[in-house]
Amino acid sequence: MTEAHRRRRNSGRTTLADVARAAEVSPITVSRALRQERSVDPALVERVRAAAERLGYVPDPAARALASQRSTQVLVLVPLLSNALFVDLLEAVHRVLFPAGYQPLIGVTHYDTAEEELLLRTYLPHRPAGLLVTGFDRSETARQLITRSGVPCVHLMETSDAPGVHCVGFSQIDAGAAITQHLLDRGRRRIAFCAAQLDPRTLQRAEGYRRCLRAAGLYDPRLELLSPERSSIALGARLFEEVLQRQPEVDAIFFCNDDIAQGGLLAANRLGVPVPGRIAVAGFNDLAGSDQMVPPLTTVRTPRGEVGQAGATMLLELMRGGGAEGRCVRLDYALVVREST
Amino acid sequence: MTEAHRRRRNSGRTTLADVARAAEVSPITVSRALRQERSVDPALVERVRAAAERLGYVPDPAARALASQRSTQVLVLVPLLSNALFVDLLEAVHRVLFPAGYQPLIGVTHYDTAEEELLLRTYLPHRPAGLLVTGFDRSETARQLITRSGVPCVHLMETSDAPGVHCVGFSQIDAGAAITQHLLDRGRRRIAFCAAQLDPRTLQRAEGYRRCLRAAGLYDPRLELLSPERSSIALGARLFEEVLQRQPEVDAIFFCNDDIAQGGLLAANRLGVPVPGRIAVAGFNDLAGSDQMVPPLTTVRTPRGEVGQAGATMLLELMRGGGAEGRCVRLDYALVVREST
DNA sequence: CTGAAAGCGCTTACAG
DNA sequence: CTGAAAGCGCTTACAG
Repeated sequence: MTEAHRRRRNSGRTTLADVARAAEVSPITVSRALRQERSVDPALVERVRAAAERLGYVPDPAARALASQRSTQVLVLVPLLSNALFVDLLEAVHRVLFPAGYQPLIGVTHYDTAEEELLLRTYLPHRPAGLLVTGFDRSETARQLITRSGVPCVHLMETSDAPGVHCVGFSQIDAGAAITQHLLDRGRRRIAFCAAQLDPRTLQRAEGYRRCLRAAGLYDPRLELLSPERSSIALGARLFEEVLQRQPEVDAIFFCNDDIAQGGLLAANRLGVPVPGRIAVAGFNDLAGSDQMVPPLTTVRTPRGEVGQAGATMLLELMRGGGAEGRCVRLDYALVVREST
Repeated sequence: MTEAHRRRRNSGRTTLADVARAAEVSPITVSRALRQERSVDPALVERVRAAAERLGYVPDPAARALASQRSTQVLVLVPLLSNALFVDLLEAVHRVLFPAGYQPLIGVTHYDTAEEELLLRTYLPHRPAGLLVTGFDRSETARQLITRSGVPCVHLMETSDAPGVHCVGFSQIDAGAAITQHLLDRGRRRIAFCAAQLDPRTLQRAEGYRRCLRAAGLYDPRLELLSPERSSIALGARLFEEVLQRQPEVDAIFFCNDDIAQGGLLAANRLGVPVPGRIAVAGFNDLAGSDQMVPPLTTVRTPRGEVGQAGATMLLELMRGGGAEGRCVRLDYALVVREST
């Protein structure tokens, strides 16, 4: 007895065994009852629940993860937290996953494939129950880490036809083409494209811009201003000035994101350039504040909340063992026409 | 033998035992060597490391957490991700914690004490190695959950003199008074205060505003416009119009946060109200875009990055068993005077 | 400095 | 439907 006591570590925590003793059943029955495994007598379930409640029992996630080889955390990888787009996405994901008993674990890649790889290396050993990643652009190693881990994975924000792939997104190309077409419809002919960051989705929007202008016979590569710098309001202001200086005959600008578009609009205010009189300005994503600009910014409302919600819901299904075939959901975006075009 | 095999679960993972076999030492020696516990022969450490490397061994965090009663995750609770302030804070925290072997686990409370409580209830059983929380305003239950968990905790963004408390922040009251004083120094006499959210830190800034104006004999409660709504550019625009309408003789506005200040500035642009000619506008936090407004916004640069860095560093020390006495670090803010005042 | 034993708190795999 | 045994992969607590 003394021996036994001396060996004991005892964390002080109320355990499954405590509940079992209180409910007068075996530990495994408590385990099953609490996990809602049917095949437990309803009466026993009730007894177990009451005992657990009374003792304030909370399962130990570490023990659970070790025994079952799976935690209840879901790794969510996004490029940036400073882009409101991804904050909206994360909020939606949380609203679906958390009440379902899963905890989102946010990882920020900073648009850096090496960082993404490091995050995967760090978190995959934690045996997350699921994985939510942004887009398809990653290192081959990262791809393999994901595949070999066997963790269910849903890709967000882009779509793909590749077999076995799960994704929820929308066509960045079509959306980019749509806003460009809107500018054409407004009678604009010298339409510039200003972009920052140059991540895959930005480049897809560029592709939409090009296709649309080529179809109209109005594509001119000199009207593209692509900066690898991080997107920001300040950068938008600089790009606006640069375009006007280099291409004085430009009559519209499609900014790849609302933050640089807002910067462009503010630069126009500062320089006294009439918008849309002298030049039309359009953005992308419909971020906070775009409706308050002077003039209010025309943009594309992207369904990031819906992407997060549908993506998390799809993952939920996968984690529960369903839909192994691969499936891609394509959502709709919407043109938001305001006074800047 | 058959018996033994039938019982085996075998996750396929390379384990400590595998490394021990390869290095021809006992598992416990591998454990100690890999955790850099000194008291292991350097030669053995080398052998173990080589074997671990060769086998691609990665420790299982769940097993580790179960055995040691402590994970390597650090729970970080912030009110909102849509306020750039907290994104900067989180980035700084990550930069300190991650390389030190800890993984930040972000929880968003939405300024809701009940949500914070739920997050603590959910994550504390995971036995985080440390806890980083925003401010001191929380439910008594939340406070007890934290204390009873025994998890080291550092409070961010505010300061306190309470004994045993660890915190890193700055004086919101002083900062609020400083920007108000700046407006007085500019010759303004009818200075309004516009606020949203009304969280504790916002109210502390209000307190600074009041103290400063009372000292000057210029305090007038009718010049305070406090909205419980979430802070946003659109709300700022509305507050701006409302103040001008209700108090036509106002000659300056101190907005409690840059986003509503930006909204106020945009409203001034739209309405053709000269800033600072007719009215001066000041913000708080120096968020992205404030320097691009027309005119550029005068504001207070708050040291959130430094708060995150110093807070995480302090927590690191606590997690390693140091500094149990309680300690508060007070950081500096800086007035950023631009053309709006 | 090194190791054999026990334990952390669950779930899986077998049996009945 | 229920349970006794074993195991998940580590670290703690003792010994030497």
